[in-house]
Amino acid sequence: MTILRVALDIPLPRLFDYSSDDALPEDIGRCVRVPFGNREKIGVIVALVATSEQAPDKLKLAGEILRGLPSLPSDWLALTEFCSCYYQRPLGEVMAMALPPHLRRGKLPRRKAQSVAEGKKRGAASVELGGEGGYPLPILPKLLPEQARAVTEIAASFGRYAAFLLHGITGSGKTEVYLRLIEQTLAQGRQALMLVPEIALTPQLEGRVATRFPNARVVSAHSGMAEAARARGFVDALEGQVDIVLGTRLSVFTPLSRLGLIVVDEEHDASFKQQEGLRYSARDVAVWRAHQCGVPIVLGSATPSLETFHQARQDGGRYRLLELSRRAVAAAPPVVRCIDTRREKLQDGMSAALLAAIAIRLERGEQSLIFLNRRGYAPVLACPACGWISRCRRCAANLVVHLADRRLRCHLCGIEESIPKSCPGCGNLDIHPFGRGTQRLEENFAARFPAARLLRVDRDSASTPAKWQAILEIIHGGRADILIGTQMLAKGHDFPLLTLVGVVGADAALFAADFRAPERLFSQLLQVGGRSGRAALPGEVLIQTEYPAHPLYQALLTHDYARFAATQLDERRAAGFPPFTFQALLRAEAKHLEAAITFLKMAAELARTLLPEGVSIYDPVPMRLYRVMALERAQLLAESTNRPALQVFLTTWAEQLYKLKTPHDLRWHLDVDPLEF
DNA sequence: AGCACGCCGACT
DNA sequence: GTCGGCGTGCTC
Repeated sequence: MTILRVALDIPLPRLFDYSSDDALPEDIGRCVRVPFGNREKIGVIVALVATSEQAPDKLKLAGEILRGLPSLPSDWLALTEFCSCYYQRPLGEVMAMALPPHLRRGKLPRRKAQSVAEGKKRGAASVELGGEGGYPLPILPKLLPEQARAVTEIAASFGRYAAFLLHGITGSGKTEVYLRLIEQTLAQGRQALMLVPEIALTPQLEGRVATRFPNARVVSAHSGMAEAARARGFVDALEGQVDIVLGTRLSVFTPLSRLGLIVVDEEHDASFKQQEGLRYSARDVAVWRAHQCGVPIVLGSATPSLETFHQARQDGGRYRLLELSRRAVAAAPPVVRCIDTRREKLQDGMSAALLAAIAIRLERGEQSLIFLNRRGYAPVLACPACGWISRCRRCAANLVVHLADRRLRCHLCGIEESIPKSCPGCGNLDIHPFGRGTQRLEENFAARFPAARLLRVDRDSASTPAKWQAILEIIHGGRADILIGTQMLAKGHDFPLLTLVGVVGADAALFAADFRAPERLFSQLLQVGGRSGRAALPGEVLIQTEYPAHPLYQALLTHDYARFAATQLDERRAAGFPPFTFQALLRAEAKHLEAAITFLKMAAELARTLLPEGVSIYDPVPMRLYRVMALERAQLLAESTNRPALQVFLTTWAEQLYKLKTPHDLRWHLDVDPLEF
């Protein structure tokens, strides 16, 4: 008789012990059916033990051990264990999230019928992989010296842990560096894991990887995938039947028996951080995993996160900095200028200089892009007589005017209503949309440039992959003159006819309460600016601002990320913000704010009784968006300059928090290394 | 999280 | 009389 220690998907911070008469040591990592309450669950065996803290008569007999399913390897168990501890979530929950739903339910994905061609491929992949050039590729782009140096330096670390920040300006050929490294990884008979942000761009990269490595077995993993395919890829990767895994944050949990290299592209991207459930950062987990497996990891970005940049800049820093400062493609960086709007009377929010620049592009038959990161017609509908404004019933937010379908819509909870004919407050007929969104900009442009072909690109106009595809085709086919878009347009995608980018309404982010807002703005503007000026046509970026002297814009004019990062880091250091401190947030939500605050006050008191040296606790405060979907939310910040000390505190704190009696409508969670406040 | 048990209001 | 509302307590 042995005792199985089983991780179950139950929101309780413990494992569950069962007795078993047939368990073997090699069953660790296997799924097992167990009785739980009056139902049955499937869990993962994480240990075999001789004694349990549970009374022997309370132990139930485990059910079937699913030996038909592949066993989860010990390094995968260690990876999920780390996440469970670091992010303060039950191990069973972490595993449930990391496993494809099929496997979680005990289903073995069907093996793909293996064609003769595939069989041959497989043979080729394992036999012909001797040394460089194992993959016959007719034309490889020639590497610039900086690229070649990056490849050499990183490749010198194959077989051991080393972290690199590949800081490369737009068009400097970061992807080519990744591909060369992946090529060498495969040539050594090892696997590569490449993480990319959650954007519609993944298929393009998949295509590029597939053409580059026709003999490699590539598996992609993202949320939009069919469950069966995801499960198949997971099992194939686990069994070593896969050479390259390419995917969004979730794929950091793909088991890889021969892992040789990890790449995180656009490492600064916020989509690497999961914002619900297990609030993990796939980038940070990837670094841990590289260390665990003893392999190099490459973090690539044109605008690295300040956390990463700081690590790479420190003397004796943890990451090595590799710079790609030259463009690999034959195009000059765009000319960036600020338009000072303080002295000018704007026409529909547009300066004369920007309108003139657009007119010139229209004459030349080139494209312009106006970047306004606010969708809808106007952010609010208001009554000038009584002060009524369109507010959401369920959220602490305004209903946005969508004139295209004559609706008021909440961008937080999605609730909709029709636009009232008169003020619901006082009956006044003269109510107005205030402010400007992409729809209104589109309307203004239609009036001002009646001959121009306008194309609005935001989540409303590109709501499905098919619509998004159609929009891209219009842009590439040159069948639009003026693009009006949100950040959707900022990422990836070359627009060869685009020579002008106008930025409108960006100033708000300069003074946002969130200390990360400038970092995001800089990254966004650099990216959106990078859309202009490809191939033979030089690009121009015009930023409308009331603060043309602001250091953020000044750094942007000279494309000087390092300068921007240095000033930001100075500010962060002075203010005691990350990366100079480590943070964790305890958030609570309930029907009424008071309940959330009361809980957090209790939690804070509890914290003060066990607070170690160097960790501090702040007072509970309502969140900025204190109500979302009829739930009111507050949060409490814990902070330390010492990450291990914070970790130890969080672990003991969380243990106590689980024991607190809470009202039934109250939910709480810890967010370790939060991105948003 | 589920799913039991348990104690109070309007129904065939 | 009971069907069912959701308060609270437990899961190895």
